[in-house]
Amino acid sequence: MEELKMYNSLSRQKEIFKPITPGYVGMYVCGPTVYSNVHLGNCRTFISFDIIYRYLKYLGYKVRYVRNITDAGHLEGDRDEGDDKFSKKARLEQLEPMEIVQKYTLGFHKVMELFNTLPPTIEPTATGHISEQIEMIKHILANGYAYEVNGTVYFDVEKYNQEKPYGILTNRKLEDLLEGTRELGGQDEKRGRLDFALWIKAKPEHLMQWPSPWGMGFPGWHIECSAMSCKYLGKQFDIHGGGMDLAATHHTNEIAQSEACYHEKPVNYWIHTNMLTVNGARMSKTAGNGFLPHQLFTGGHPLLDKAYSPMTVRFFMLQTHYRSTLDFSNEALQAAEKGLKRLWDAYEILENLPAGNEIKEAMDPELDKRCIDLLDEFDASMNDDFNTARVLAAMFELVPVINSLKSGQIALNSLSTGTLEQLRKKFSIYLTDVFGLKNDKEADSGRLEGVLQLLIQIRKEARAKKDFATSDKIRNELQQQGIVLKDEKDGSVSWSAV
RNA sequence: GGUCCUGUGGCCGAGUGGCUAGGCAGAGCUCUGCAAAAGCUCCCACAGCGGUUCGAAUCCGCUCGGGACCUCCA
Repeated sequence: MEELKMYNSLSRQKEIFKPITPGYVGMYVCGPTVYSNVHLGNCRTFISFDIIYRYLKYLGYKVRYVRNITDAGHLEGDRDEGDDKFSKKARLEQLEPMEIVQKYTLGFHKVMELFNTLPPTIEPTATGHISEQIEMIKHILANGYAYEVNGTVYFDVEKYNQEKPYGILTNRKLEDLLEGTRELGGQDEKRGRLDFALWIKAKPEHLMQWPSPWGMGFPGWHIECSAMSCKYLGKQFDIHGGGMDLAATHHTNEIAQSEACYHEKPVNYWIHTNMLTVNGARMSKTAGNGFLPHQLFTGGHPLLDKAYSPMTVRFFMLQTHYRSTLDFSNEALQAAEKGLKRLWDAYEILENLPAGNEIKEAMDPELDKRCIDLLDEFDASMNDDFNTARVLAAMFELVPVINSLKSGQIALNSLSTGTLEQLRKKFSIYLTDVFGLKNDKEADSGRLEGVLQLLIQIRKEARAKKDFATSDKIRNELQQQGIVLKDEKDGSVSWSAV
């Protein structure tokens, strides 16, 4: 099989993936800040990495997947009088900071579950790793890349840059970065304009603060990921991911901290997912154009005509490559909903296909080969930087074949039994295991199935008597309930939920 | 201002220099008690202008448009 290639932000090109330890992958993904609800843009990133995680597992790798929960306070702005995000919100809502954290962590997990993402293997919290962060800061100080001013510790970017290129991840020179930075009035604590805080001195009113060698305070934003990734994945690990918006600042600083601490390149492959946009503009907390997952599932958003299921949204995201922006619109979602249904229908046909006789030789070798080629494209496309859109295109090309297999337009023995089996298996594995899609219909079946079979039977009897008034009534009323009946060619009746 | 990305048919979106992306919508036909599905066929796009090449949506240049990052944000 071809090798897996992934786009590395560090080199700005696709590279063949070689794990540090054969057979094992260490992957760290920057998780959510739990002081408010996650919006759909956040979800896109986590869904993208869920696919990557699933695919790595599909390839047989044993993956340690670490995704953090940021629950420690950060400065609001670039000023040290800025409030701790968590305590600020806590005061507004009269809650303890950890109550906020708990509330939104649970909400986040619920949403991730609805989207059917697999939980990471380790989900560490920043507040649970304060001592690790302090240790790391001590190390960086000892190595001479940081300095303390009045209880706050800053990272010395210019000093670091003398030895290692600071802007390596986003291909920027320090001079250019300095030029782009605005003048910070009243901020004379920092020696360099690009210097960032590793540890921040807390004011007495800060609710979240911890003792440290520099007095009471809390960690800077970037240090948690460096400390936790090192703890669970080592000083050097395979993949670090996150949204593209994190590359320039957060990830750049992570690299600098880790290098300054351990003198080792922390990450081999940096993977960045692109943004979700609304009317061409990035969805973000501050822009106020964020969709909450909940609004989507209920249709409760001014820009939406109707509700869309989590799986429709997941599928919608799969149709676009993870490094392209994805624009959110009603029409696109509707198209996704229909497309996904077409895929599920094909999936069901495959699952219910009769076994048939053992056929070694395909009666239609040309078609047989085409099917094999399309199936091979699944892995080939995924190996080419996780191109889910191209896998789906290949799947859709197989759908007419599958449908024809059912209707008899293509005889079962046109394909060899081996091909048929591979078709069934691969279609199913990709849909459910790799892409993580769940059949909504299967979820609410059970009792409903029994009731429907009764109605279908009554309708069948009516039709046999040419009592179309009754048969149409059953079908029409069911449709009102969102259930569509189909009279198949062989006289059977199937149903699907809209 | 700096660093980049991007501009594909009605809509969404893949795309390796030559070979069909795909989905949705639309049109026609077939099937069907009627539907719905499904099958078949059609709709042959690549911002503009130049250049490289036997050949470019794909490479290069310019022009115009859109966006991101440089400040908390997946």
